[in-house]
Parts: sequence; C-alpha cells; structure tokens
Amino acid sequence: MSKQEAGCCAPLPEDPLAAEQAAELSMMFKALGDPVRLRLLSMIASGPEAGVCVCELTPAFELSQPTISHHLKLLRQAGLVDCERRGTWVYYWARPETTDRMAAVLGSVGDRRAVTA
Amino acid sequence: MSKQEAGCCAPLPEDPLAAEQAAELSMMFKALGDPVRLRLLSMIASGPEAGVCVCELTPAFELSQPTISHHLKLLRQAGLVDCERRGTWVYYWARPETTDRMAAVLGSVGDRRAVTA
DNA sequence: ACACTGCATAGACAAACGTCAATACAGCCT
DNA sequence: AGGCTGTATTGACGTTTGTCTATGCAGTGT
Repeated sequence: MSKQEAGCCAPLPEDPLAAEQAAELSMMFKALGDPVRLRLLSMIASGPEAGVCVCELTPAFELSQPTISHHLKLLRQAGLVDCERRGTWVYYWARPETTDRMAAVLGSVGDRRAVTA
Repeated sequence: MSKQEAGCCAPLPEDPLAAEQAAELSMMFKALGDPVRLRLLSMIASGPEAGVCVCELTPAFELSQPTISHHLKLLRQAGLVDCERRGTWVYYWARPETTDRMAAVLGSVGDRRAVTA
C-alpha cells in the first residue's frame, strides 16, 4: 500500500532477513521481552544441568504460581527451555541451541554483515 | 505473596540476573519481539554505514508510513538504532553496543554460566 | 510566500498480553 | 481409597500493543 518512486536512492537490493525467518525469530525475542521471563531463563540456565525445580523458581517472584507457570509455558513454546516431570516436581532446563541462534543474529548485526541466521 | 516451605531443595542461592537489569534488558528484547522491527533492524544493519534512508525502508513492507515510523521510534528508544535528518530525508543506523550486550546475555545462557552482562 | 514532499505525532480501536482467583490434574503417602 | 502437595489449565479483567486515518512539522524548490 506504500509505493514510493525512488526519490533519494535505489530500493534495498535484497531483504537481508526473510519475512518467514523474522516471524520465527521475533517469537523468540518476544519470549524474552518480559523481565520475569528473562530472569526465569537466567535462573534456569545458571542452575544445575539436570534442571531447576519449579518450586525453586516460583518463590523468587512476587507473583502467583499460575503466573509463573504461564511464563514458563511461553519460554517452552519459544524453544528456550524444556521440562520434565520427576515424581512430584517438574524440572526445567535451558536449550542453548535457541539462544545461540538468537545470539548469531545479534552478532551479525553488530558485525554489520547481512543477517542470515 | 507466594511463600513455599522448601520441599525439595534449598532456594536458589543468588539471583543470577538482577531485577533491575532484567527490566532494562527485557525492553531491548521486546523491541525485537516483532517481525517488522526485526526486519527493520536487519535492513538497517546490513545497509551502508552512513545510514539507511527511511524512504528505502517503508516500501519494503505492506504497512502504512506512520506504522513504520512508529516501529523505528521503538527501535530508537530501545537503543538499537539512531537517526539523523539530512535535508529532506532521515537516515537510520544500527548501534552495535546494544546488540552486543544482548548477545552477551544470550551467550552466557548458552555457556551455562551466570548471566551478568 | 507558497505549494510540495518526507517523516513524525495524535487519536482511535481491535487484538494480544500479564495478572489473578478458582479449578483441575498428577504423584506421593498414609 | 482418600487426602495432600506441586504444577498446569481455565476464565476473567485491565493494560499494552500494532495498526490505521488524519494531521502536523521540517526542508526544498519554484
């Protein structure tokens, strides 16, 4: 809907980041676009490799248990963490593949190269 | 308001990512939590170092000009880009300090070390 | 001075988000 | 079986977000 005749210069030759990839990546970034989720991921990533129990995460915030559970669900849907039930408790651990991919995109921006992660 | 008597294990010793830093960082991640803004940053970062004209960015999307202007404003407020007016046109360029800082946080998650960026 | 172009701002509105209380589900333990 | 604890799901509600149209502002050029 917004077509402009080249006034100053030619249009950008090629879209550096395809719309599809941008949609997928933006969901990951959005998942970390909340301070609670960012802290949750940080706590999970800095915990033992076997995973961190939800019962350790919940009391660290002044939020209700369902709210923490909701944020954990979003982190899981974004591929940032995964979880497993062990008896009574549920343990969460980080998935570095996802954060590495995001870091690659940011790194390419910093390097002033095309973003193609 | 959610106090739980340690059932399985001791509470996490120290908050790896302070609430303040998390709030600041989450604003940056939130800024990239939209596919349009992610593509905008990608296009700006892969353009010439002197900056990319808005008139090159707007026609790349099927969105109104004010909407693109709004997204650029959010990217600027997040510290991801900066801009300058040159005559009739406005040019945007990336600020790698910000993306580098975000990448550092993500990298420390991937390395399974405490997040202290 | 005036009209024109490029970009930003203001206001409106539907959709998505963060939060909670209430409830449901899954495993343990008598 | 039945109660208890830890976690997830549901439904509701106020706030924020993304988008638009309409308008304003800055520079250019006649």
